[in-house]
This record gives sequence, C-alpha cells and structure tokens, in this order.
Amino acid sequence: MNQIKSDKQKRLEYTVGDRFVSIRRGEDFSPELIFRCGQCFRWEREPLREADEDAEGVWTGVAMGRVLTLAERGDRIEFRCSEMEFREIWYGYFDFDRDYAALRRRISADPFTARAAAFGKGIRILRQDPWEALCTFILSQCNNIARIKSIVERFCECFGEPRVHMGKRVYLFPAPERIAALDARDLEPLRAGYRAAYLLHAAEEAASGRLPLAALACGTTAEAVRALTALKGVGVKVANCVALFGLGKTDAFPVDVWIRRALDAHYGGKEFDSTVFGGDAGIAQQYIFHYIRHLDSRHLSSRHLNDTKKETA
DNA sequence: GGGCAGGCATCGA
DNA sequence: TCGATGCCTGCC
Repeated sequence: MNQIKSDKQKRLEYTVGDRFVSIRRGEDFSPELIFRCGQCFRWEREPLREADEDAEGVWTGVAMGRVLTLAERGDRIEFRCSEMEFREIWYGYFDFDRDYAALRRRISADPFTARAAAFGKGIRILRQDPWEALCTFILSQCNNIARIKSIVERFCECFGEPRVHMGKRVYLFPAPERIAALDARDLEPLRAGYRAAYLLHAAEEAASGRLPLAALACGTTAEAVRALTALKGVGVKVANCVALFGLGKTDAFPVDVWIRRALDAHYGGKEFDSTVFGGDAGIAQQYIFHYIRHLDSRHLSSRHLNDTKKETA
C-alpha cells in the first residue's frame, strides 16, 4: 500500500512504496539533464530490463557512499531506496529544498539567461561530496567528459570499496586517506597524466586536515575558493566548480572557455558581472553552459552523436 | 602526425 | 601583469 507523505517545511511531496520512494516528475527534474550537463561523472543510463519495460529511463549512480537506481515512469520518478535513505541522503543530494521554477523566473529578467533557463528546464545542481567534486574537477582540466568518466571509473575500481548492486559489482569513490597512502606509480594505471600528481597532493592535504573540506561548506565562497586554489593544480575555474558542485555554494561562478565565449558574445565585450544573479549565479551558469553547448554545432562531433545514439538505444 | 580538449604553473618580457 | 609554452593522454 502506497502512502503519500509531504513535508510542508520541505515543500516536496513524495509517496512511499514497496522498496522505493517516488516523487512527481514536474518540470524541474530531468535525469538526462541533471546527469549529462557536466556536473557529475558517475551516473549511467541502464539498458531497460523486462521488469522496467514501462519505464522511460532507468539510471544508476554511485554517490555519497551509496549506490542508487532511479526510474522515470509516467509522471513519476522512483528512487529505489528506503524512505530513511531518501530523506537523509538523496533529498539533500538532489537539492530538493530549492524551488527551481522560482529560480528560473528570477534569472529570466535577462533575455539571454531567460532563453537558457527555458531550454534547460529540468536541470538541478547536485550537492555532491566535496572530496569527489575536487578530484573529478582536477581531472576535468583539458579533458572531455568521456575521458574524465573513464579515468574516474579506473580510479574507483583501483582504490574504492566494492559493493554489489543488482548483481553487478560497483566501486565507491575512494577516501582521501586511501589515496594519500599511495605514490605516483600507483596512479599510473589511471592514465590521468600530469593530473595524477595533483590528485595525490589534494589527498594529502585533505587526509591531513590541512584542507578542511567539510568546514569550507560553512564559510564564504571566497574563503572556499582561496583555500582550494592553494592546492597544486587547482586554479580559479576548478575551485569554483568544487565550491558550486561540492560545497553547495550556488553563488560560485566557474568560467571556462565556453562560458567565456557565451558571455563575450551576449554581453557585448563588457565584463560580465555574475553578481547580478546573486546566490543564483552558479545555477544560472549551469543553464547557460548547457544552452551554449547545445547551440554550438562544433560540439556535435561524430563521436558525440554516436555516443548519444548508443546510450539512448 | 599534428592539433586539440570544459586548465594550471612557470617563465620571460 | 600578460602572453607563450609544456604538461599526459586520447581522439580526430
């Protein structure tokens, strides 16, 4: 028997079923956009099994020391976990406290961001583990998403704790203490190149407590960026990604070459002031990023198209 | 085989 | 303070 619950303080209504929790799909929860907009690297679309043939999409991800499968079924999203796990882990991870419809309205005063927000309806910013965000965005430099994902998977397979999920072996993201105990040769199988040394250094700093990742979430964005850029191989762009995706700092505004290009094109060469979006700046950035990546035909390389076909087949 | 990719650090002007 | 360059690797 399904039981409908709602948390008035928390604005989300959900239904508790047999071994799953489900929410209404609404307009601001698109797994495709959330998992493919470049903020995370460990969520994959599953091939549909017989039991899921009425589902439109099934996704499995490893995050926060857990493995979760979720399914898009009609107008609902099913989270295949207990209610307790949903409330304690996934509610925060998927940023359910935030009203994305209201946020899209707020940033739509500007015509360019209005188009981006309409196009990217369904995106949410995940509140990821800060250590995982730090590692994955260190690996992201001068790299494409496919390759980042494969390096991250090798990293987890080599050093993460194994779990069995739906008959398959998966690996949790390795803790900084585990990585800090390694040396450069141990990381060679990752084929991460010069980024491997940055990972080792970050692990040593995090494991020793010199880099207090959890505490950075409580301070200001400027303090977090300052602490992160003190690490080897972490510049302003990567630090802002970690602040936005790992520390919940929604005013952090990572500027990469794509965002740079978009801002130059749409704000007439004037220096763009991200603070006009206040605490929404980082999320506005994600809508812009997603929008321009899909506008730009150069991005649609044959490899990208093939990947898309394979994954949606 | 050279260029390039969602960056960073270093060096020389 | 700014621009050029090397860094690993993999793909076109």
